[in-house]
Amino acid sequence: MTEQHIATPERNVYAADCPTRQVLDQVAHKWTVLIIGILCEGPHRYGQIARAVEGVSPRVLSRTLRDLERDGLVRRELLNASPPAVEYTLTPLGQGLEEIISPIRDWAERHLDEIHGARERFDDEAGQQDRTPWQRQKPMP
Amino acid sequence: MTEQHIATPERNVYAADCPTRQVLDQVAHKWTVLIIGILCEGPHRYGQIARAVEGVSPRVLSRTLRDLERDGLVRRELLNASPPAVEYTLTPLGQGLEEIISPIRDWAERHLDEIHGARERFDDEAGQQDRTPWQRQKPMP
DNA sequence: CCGGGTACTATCAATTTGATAGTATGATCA
DNA sequence: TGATCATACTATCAAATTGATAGTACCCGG
Repeated sequence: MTEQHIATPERNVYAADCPTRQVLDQVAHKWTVLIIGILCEGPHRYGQIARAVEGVSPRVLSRTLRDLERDGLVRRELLNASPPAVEYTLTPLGQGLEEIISPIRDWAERHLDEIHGARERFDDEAGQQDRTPWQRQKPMP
Repeated sequence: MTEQHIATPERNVYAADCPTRQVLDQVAHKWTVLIIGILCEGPHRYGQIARAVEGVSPRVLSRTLRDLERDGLVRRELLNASPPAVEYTLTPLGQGLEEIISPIRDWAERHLDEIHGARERFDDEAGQQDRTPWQRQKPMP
């Protein structure tokens, strides 16, 4: 038992060595959010998650699940089925994430049109603006 | 004006081409969360953000801010100061993110000890477990 | 005993990130 | 009249991460 949380290293999330930030970096990750989202609907097998979360490669899925398991957010259980199967479940700790992850999804869905509108406007105006008034121009190659 | 949101392509965040997921990928990003967090405290100049968010490189900061601006979440304003200065401010749309981003920080802070405890336990048990009962062992190099 | 399904890992290329240095501009200072 | 400083970036290239794809060990049903 190491005694590394007797001195909490600066309660400042913006400091590079803040432990809170390590946790944050893990949770604020695109695949994490999607995978936790799926697991909120109940336990899933590896292949089920792979098919549900479109576009995730087995390498990244495996890695993300192991990281989540490491942090105590999901539990990995080996079922003794005919072809060996593995089931992933949210731990009680992981279930707490539902309340903070679903607002993200909801927000994204609610403001989708605003955001895509802004994007189009930005891209249209792109060529006309000079973002570097203190620099002449990027030199032509 | 393209008319691409008349047919909403599958209201399924888990589909690769879902527009909600594009937004999600942007918001659920470690630097985004930290930068928005800083901007929630008020307008900041580029250098202020760079110093506040420890460890972010100018390249990534610049890129992230431009992406946020593109999505209409922050506004970039050129101040006419002696050495030209730039101020970044949350738009009303971006301000809405405070309510969903601060819960993430709070959650991470609240469950920090649990998570780090789980991590230590996992790392300790690491060598002893056999995670692949359907495979013998990884071949020794 | 062949093919299919499971849950991954290995391998390598492609993309992204990070570290660092450079640049244009004007104010200030010597 | 330079020299220096400060700002807000961009350029460049190495390093880390990700992604695509193929392979593996196991068992079962045909």
